[in-house]
This record gives sequence, C-alpha cells and structure tokens, in this order.
Amino acid sequence: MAEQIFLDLRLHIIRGQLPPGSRLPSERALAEGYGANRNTVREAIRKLEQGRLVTVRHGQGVTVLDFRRTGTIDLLQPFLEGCPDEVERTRVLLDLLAARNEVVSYAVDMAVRRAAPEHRLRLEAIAELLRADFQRGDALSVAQGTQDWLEALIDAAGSLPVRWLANAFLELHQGLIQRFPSLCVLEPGLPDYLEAFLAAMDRGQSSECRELTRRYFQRVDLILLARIHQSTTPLGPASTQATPPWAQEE
Amino acid sequence: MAEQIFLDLRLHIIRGQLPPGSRLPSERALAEGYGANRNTVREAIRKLEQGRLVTVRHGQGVTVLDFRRTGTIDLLQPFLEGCPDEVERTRVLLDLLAARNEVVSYAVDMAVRRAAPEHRLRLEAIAELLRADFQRGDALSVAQGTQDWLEALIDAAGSLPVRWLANAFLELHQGLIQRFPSLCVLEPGLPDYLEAFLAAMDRGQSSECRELTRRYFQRVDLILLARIHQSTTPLGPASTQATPPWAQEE
DNA sequence: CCACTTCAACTGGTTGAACCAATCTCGTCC
DNA sequence: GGACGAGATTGGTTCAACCAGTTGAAGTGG
Repeated sequence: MAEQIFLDLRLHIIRGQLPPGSRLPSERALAEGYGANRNTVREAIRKLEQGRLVTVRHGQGVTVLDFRRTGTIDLLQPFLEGCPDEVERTRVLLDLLAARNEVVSYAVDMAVRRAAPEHRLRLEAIAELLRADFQRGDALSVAQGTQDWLEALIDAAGSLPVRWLANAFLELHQGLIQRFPSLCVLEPGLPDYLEAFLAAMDRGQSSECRELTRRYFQRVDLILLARIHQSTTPLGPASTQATPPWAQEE
Repeated sequence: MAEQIFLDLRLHIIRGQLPPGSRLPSERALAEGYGANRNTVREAIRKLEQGRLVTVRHGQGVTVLDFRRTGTIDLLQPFLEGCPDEVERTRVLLDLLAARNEVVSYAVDMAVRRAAPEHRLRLEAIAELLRADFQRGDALSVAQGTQDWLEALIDAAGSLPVRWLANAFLELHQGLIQRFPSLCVLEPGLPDYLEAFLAAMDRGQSSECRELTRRYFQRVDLILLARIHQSTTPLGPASTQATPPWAQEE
C-alpha cells in the first residue's frame, strides 16, 4: 500500500498535477485521503524524497521539486510511462536512445580494452545464442539476448561507475521488452555485427568495436522509432484524469 | 534519526560488514539495537530499498544485495567515502573521472549544437567570472564557477536524460569541493580553454568544443590525482571498526 | 522409516493514538 | 509600524497491537 501511494504521488508529480514549488497535503491529510495510516504515507514520502522528487522540512511540509532539473535517471521509466505531453515524451525518448548509445559505446570501448579471456568466452557464447535466436526469428529472445550481451560487455569493462550508469538503461530496457514485447526488433545486420565485433575484439580494436556497436544500435533505434510513431500512445496510458492525491483511493 | 540509521546501515553494507546475500537483523532487533522505534527503522530500510542496496520480502526479511552489481550512480559518493579498500577506491575514482569526462563531453557536444542565444550569453557571463576568479587565484571560486559552467552547458543541451545523468556527477562534484576545498585546482590552461571554447562555439564546431572540454578536464583530473596520491586517506576516514548494525548507538 | 500435515514462531506490513519539535501565523503590545 | 509571543500546523518519533506471508520443526499418518 505504501508502494501504491508512492507510485500515485510520483505519477501526479510527473504529470504536473503537483507542480514544482507546490506543497503536498499534510501527512495527516494524505493519510485520510488514501484511507491509510500516517506511517504508511510517511514511507511513501521517504521514497519520493530519496528519488529527489520532493524535499521534506520539519514544521514546513513537503515541497515538490522540479524533477526536470533535480531528477535522476531512475525517473526515465516512470516519466516515459506517465508524461501526458506526447511531444515532450518523444523528444525525451529520442534523447534517451542517443544517451544510451553513448553510454553503451563507451562501455564497449572500455570492455574491449580490459576484457579478460573469460569475458571473451562469455561474449562468444552469448553471440552464438543470439545468432540462433535470430535465425529462428524469435524477436523476444533476441531482445533478451541483447540484454545479456550488454550485461556481459559491462561486466567486461570492469568499471563500477560504468556498471552503475548502465544499470539504469538496462533496467529500462528490461522493463520495456517485458511490457511491450511488440517493440522487440529484428535488425537484419545483427549476425554481421556480432561477427565483426568479435573479430575486431580479437584484434584489440576497441574503437572499431565502439563504432560497430554504435551503428548497430542506431539502426535498431531507427526501426524502434518507426514502430512507435505508428502507434498513437506507445508507452503507458497517459490518461489525463486530474485526480488530486488527497482524493479517496479505491 | 531515521537518516542516521540509513547512513549507518548503508556504510556497513559498503564496507562489506553486511555482505551480499546476508540478511539484516529483523526490524524489531534493529529497532532495539539502535534504541529507536520500529517505524523509524522501517523508514531507513525503505531508503536502502530505494537505493537498490537491499530487497525486502514479506515474511522473509531484508536481504543485502550486491551493490557492485545492482547499485546506482548515487552510490558513488558514499562508496568513495566509505570503501575501506584503498586500491579499489582509487580504481573506482579513476573510472569515475573518466566516465564523468565522457558524460560531460557528450553533453558539451549536444549543448553546442542546440544552444539558444540566451544559453550562449549565460556561458559567456560565467566564463567572464571564471576568468576573474582565476586571475585572483581563488581556487574555490573557480571550482564553484566550473560547477556553474557545467550546469549551464547541461541546460543548453536541453536533454532531460543528459541532465539526469549529469546530476549525479554534479552533486558529487559539489559535495567534494565543499568537503575537501583543498582539492580545488587551478589549471593554467583555463582561460585559453574558455576562449577557445566560445570561439569554436560561435563557429558551431561542436566536436571541437567537445575535444577542448575533454582535454581540459583531463588535465584537471591529472592534477587532482597527483594531489590525492600525496595524501594517504583522500576521502573519508575509512576507519575499519567492525561495529555490527545491531549494536547500541550513542 | 518416510512423507505429509499442521501449527507455532518467526518475518515484514499496517494501524491508531499520543507526544515531541520545528515552523508559520496572527494577534497583541510597545 | 515593528517586535514579540501564544497557538495552530507541520513533520519526527514512540508505543502497542494486530494482520499477513514464510519458515521450520513437531506431530501424525501411512
């Protein structure tokens, strides 16, 4: 229930129904509104605070922050699912895909330079599975395999900051392929990419691997964007009901 | 107090005194150990959960996750301050600086390509202040001005994902210059960098700006690392007292 | 002896009321 | 008009109790 309240309040903030600078109703009012206990509401507010969506000051109340300025990458998924403005949503999606490619290609560069033999073997094994899934035309398995491929690359990079940066994108990717399997893409160049990558890796050409990876994912993103543009509401319902957070739930 | 418990538990996890897979003491035991109420402890655990440091399962308890795998960039600061292993700490610091430069230079590229006139003016104003601080030899103001400079660049980039990515690094930077003013650096090439940057920006050469910025911050980082290597314990006390989290506090 | 059931003892999840402490508001007094 | 102060409002913490999943060991049947 605390989780529900957290999600609901976060959604209201993302949708702009609780604009930056405004104050949340008092804990007591929220508790009454949600039909929950004050302690339960407090746990939800703690999570909002941890996510940099609000600030809490003793005696003063809970103030909504400007998440567009103070947010963290953890916000990307809920934002893409909750943002009511389609224009902004697709713009953020575009920027997100570009940023993801930047982070991934950086990780790839580092991975190729640092990879130990066991990482090389793991990558080869995943590539083998990916090729098989691709031959079968199993888009969902290819998406899952791509997740493993990136995961292995990031492991090979052996950098905690890179791992922690990438986690946000990997989680997002995982969430998307689970929620929208129709977005899973079969890019014709996948086998060639894998082969060229492993060959370049053996030659130690990290920047070559970086470019190969960047170009492959750019092609994937192009297909993805085309599909998203076909459907009207690609992500989340984005229904614009303006229920205030202090209203009764259920 | 809930914050204190959160910080304490997080520190124990980071230091490895609560290894991945182990279970935290029960909420009731923790409450007794810290001399706090169970609800207060619960708020701390919520924050740990939100930070992907533990998983909580009803009826089963709180399990410590492997933060090296599941962590987020928000962990960087507490990790650098709490990690008892100096070797790992410096390695992570190196990787962090490299990753920061990557993100910053990416943001710069995008900023130059997208900057509106008002962003250009703001950058010029900050550069003017930076030059003045540099002339005066005021390292702390230069560090603060650099923060503003990056902030303005990220604003100019106009990308929510980039802003949210960069926030973690900006926060880290802010925290470091506040806690360790001695780490503030006067890099001789600052005025030249600013001049060359603005000139290249007027010519719309985004990749040139990107390279200039990357090189400047690489030089800054070199000075920084040299200073850190001089002092034995650069960040945080890293005292290795093994107080279990269920022990009495205060 | 083994396999299944059952129940008691954990675990976290939620509730309600009460009190403390910081802050704000507004009326009073100088 | 401005400074002060009492009261109302806010979040912070405590306590005690109960609900709800999970586990494991004791008990029971085969």
